[in-house]
Amino acid sequence: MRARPVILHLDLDAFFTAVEQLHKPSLRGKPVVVGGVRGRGVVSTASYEARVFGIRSAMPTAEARRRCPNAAFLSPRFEAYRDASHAVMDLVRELTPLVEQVSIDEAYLDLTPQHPQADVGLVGELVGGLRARIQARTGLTASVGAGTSKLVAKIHSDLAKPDGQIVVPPGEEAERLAPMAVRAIPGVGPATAARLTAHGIATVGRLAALDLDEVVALLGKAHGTQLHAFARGEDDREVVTERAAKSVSAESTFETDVTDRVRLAEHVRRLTDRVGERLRADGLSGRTVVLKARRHDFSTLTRSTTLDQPTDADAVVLRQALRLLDGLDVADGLRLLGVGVSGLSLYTQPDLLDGLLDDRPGPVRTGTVEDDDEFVRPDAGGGALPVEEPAGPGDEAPAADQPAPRSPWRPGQDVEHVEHGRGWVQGSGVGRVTVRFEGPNTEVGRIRTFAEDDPDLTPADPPVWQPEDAADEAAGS
DNA sequence: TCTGGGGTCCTAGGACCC
DNA sequence: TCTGGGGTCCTAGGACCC
Repeated sequence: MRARPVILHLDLDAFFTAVEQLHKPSLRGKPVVVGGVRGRGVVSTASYEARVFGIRSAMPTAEARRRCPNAAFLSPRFEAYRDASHAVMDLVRELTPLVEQVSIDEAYLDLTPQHPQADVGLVGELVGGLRARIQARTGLTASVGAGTSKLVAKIHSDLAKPDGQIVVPPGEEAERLAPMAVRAIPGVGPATAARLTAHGIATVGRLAALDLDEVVALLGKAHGTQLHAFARGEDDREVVTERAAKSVSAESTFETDVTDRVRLAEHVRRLTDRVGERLRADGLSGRTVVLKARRHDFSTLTRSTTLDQPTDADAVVLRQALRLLDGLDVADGLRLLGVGVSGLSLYTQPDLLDGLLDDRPGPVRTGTVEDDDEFVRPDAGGGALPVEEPAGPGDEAPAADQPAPRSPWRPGQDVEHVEHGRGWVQGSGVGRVTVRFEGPNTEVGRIRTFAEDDPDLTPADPPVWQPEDAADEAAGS
């Protein structure tokens, strides 16, 4: 806990619907619901006008329609929301560089660098100025809580909604929290609240009065310890500006439950494509492939398998995901399928290059080699090495007991034909080899082909690869 | 027309190693 | 030669958040 109320939590009010009302004036002042508009959709955001009818986030859209048939029901337009979010976060970063964006419409700020001595009055002025600028420049309203910790800031941005702000004076944390319902603490959901209530603990004050041992016995070590501290207003968490992704996944719910394995397999392939595209666009590869299934009764299963080497190749992920699907009983029907990859690593891990760098170290480049590229493996005497074809959509799924074919490439191998730098095989998968580059005139990006005569690789005309190119390419353009 | 889609973190048991 | 104990990895499930 800090001595001064320098931690802020900013939350945009009814963000998705606010953007829609901004773009379409006829929606202003009317009930608007953004979410899944089809059969099994749920509400993402309800405008304040729609909340009057009892419509809430996560409510089935069908229920929302019953409550307010005349509301506008819109599918989300994430690109518009991302643009608006960027505009807001740019303004936020003018106040402090210590910004932790936790979702598209929420961020924590730490004012310490600019205003280490800020008091309640100054913080109130700064927050008021920020909110006014956000409204003037984007048309959106934001609510802000401020205090000595993330916990206090977060709880009070909620209380300030809509279009308000609360700065909690240092020292008042515990007494303000005490009368609140336990559900007000972030991390206390329906299950934890029910468990606490069953033991007669309804308020934060009651929770704070318990011994640590009692809370841990009730809620487990990690959760119990944290909630015990939170209930007392104690929270030392830092504002973290960068956070590495831990997993990438895609999932979707069927209109009606599906039992047909052919349809399920086809769906797994589409999900795998989406995951693979995003892995490659972000320069990531992962070792663990996860298949998620939700059954007709809403129970959820996960099956996972871990590879020897990280991969970002669709064919590798697909083979594993189909194997996992084979092991599932689908006779009663599935309502959802998901594919994920975790155990992620960045292709560009500087420590792997230690001792291998050129005399003139340049920026690092990460690339992917397609199966039609010719490679010369140094220990193979200069012969071209075949790379196995990736499985096509029409290929049969391999038998469950058949081990995945291994790529002939091994991490650490040198790639000789790169003329203006050096390359090493870093990640390897069947049909796709990831190569790491170090040399002048390179930038982080994606490399499509690596034929020796590739004009992009001639020293006379050094390539300039932009991350945007990589994203476009991964998107299939 | 009950219950989306993208994540994070934790727990617990078994395997395996020393 | 009736049985230890710690550490790590893997897998499955669940709570929670926006």
